Amino acid sequence: MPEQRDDGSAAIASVAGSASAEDSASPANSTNAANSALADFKVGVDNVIFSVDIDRGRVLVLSVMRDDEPAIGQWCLPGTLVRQGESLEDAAYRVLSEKIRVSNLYLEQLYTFGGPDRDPREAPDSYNERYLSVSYFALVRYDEAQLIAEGVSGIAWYPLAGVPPLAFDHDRIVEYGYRRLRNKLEYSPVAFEVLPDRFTLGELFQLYTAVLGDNFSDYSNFRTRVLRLGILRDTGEKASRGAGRPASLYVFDREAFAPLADRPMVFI
Amino acid sequence: MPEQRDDGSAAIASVAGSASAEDSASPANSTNAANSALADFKVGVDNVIFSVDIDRGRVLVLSVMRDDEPAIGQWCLPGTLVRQGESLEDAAYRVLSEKIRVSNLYLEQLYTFGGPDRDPREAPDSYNERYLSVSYFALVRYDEAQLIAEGVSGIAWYPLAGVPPLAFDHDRIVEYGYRRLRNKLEYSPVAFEVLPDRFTLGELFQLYTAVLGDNFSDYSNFRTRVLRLGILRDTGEKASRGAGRPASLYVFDREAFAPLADRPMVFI
DNA sequence: GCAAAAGTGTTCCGACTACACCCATGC
DNA sequence: GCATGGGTGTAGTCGGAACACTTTTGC
Repeated sequence: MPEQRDDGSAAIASVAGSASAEDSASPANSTNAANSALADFKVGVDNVIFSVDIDRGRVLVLSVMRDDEPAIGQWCLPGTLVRQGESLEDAAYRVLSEKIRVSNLYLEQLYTFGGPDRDPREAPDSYNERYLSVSYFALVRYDEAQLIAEGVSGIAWYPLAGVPPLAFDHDRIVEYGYRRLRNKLEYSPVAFEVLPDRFTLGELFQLYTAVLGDNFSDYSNFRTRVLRLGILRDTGEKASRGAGRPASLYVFDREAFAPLADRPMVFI
Repeated sequence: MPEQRDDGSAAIASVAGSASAEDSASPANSTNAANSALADFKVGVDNVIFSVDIDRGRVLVLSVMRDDEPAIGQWCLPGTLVRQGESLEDAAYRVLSEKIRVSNLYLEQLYTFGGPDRDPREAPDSYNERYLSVSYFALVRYDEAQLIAEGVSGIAWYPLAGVPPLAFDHDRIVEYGYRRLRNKLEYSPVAFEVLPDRFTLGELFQLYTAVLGDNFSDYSNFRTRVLRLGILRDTGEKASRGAGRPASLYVFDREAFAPLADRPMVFI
């Protein structure tokens, strides 16, 4: 991550080398005698799914209600355990498609939380199995996203500021995902994944404002900056919403963006 | 990441929602009937360990020779499998301390590779167990790092351009890690983790040049920019290396940097 | 006409670029 | 002295910040 900027979670530490090279390389051989000490894992995938309600200027997070132990009745992020033969990303897409119907989305891996004790079932007196969570970050179009109500509608969009306390370590995942969302907006064209194909510069600006805060830039300066990038094409069509001058509808020009894909495009 | 920027690995896709909510929340209940389909994992930790040889202007990657099946005799990144009760980060530190003695290092999680078929032992006729790799990114001081020669010295620093083909998917990990390294340099003070406590601006510049390429900036402009940040303190001491005027020794001022920790500091 | 939203232009200023130039040391 | 590397300064330029101003719509 690139990034740009940062993508969190770092550590500075001291290591006093104590050589003991019994299970050196990666991954260790499964016929190794030290195997008895190895942890067995189930691997879960948890998705932070964001969308942006442009009109109300809010970032939304998809939460679901747990209907099973542990943490039954608590809100959490949609997740699942990885099945045999299934890649992590496949699992992430599967969870998504169980909760929501969208035609376009942006998905990328976020972080892996794997310490012991993050799941109550890891208690020593319980099954001797660890649960590891690979979190994914997703961005969907708010107006296109149809939630799939399951059971007694235990699924909802929460505005970022009002997300209830979530089970497990899912609060951290949301926080981490939001940081990634802000960074992504600043140096990548993710915004165009959550806007309609044809959009006004006002909508683009409101999207940025909703995510980055409404003092990140002046509208007219934002305008000139983003147009100077040359990655938007004016369709000539106009969109009128109530009073005010009708706005031009733009489309994101993927070809024009390609050469810039490496690193520039610093908004804000 | 920018991590500024970016930190790779993204995907755009379409999902046609097909509701099947049998194992909804995260992680699924272990008493669930669908459990038979869940994959069992061993979790490995693989470290890309970088250091910078300032004098020769090269970025180095630590590689080890595998001395066990599979892929015996091939170079790869130092890694290990996670043990019972051990956190991912603990495992990463353990591998490091088995290979190298350092007094300071920077370590952060990089990416999790978890598709099926990334390890030959995952063949269906083999143990029905998946191997997942959580990669970590580390930066150590080249001059302080003492390699712990194990067996017939199957451990070596390779200049980034000359790393031999590595086993598993470790080439990808190196590539991904190098991207992270470049991003980190641009917007975070990692550089000071791999420099001696007292260093000259010339050394700092050479470090940046080694990683980012020698046309990233003019020396004198780099100088003024980095000094303007106000995060370096001139100790008054001088360092002389052969001919030329002796250079001032600086120290990184952590307190002065703290308020900037959020995001500025864009070098390059 | 007036309010509301889109779109244009202008001025100021800080930061980055590309140099030229001075300083201190080893030989 | 001269080569080598450290350190300072300056002119040009580009881009962002702030804000005034014009244009086009609905009512």
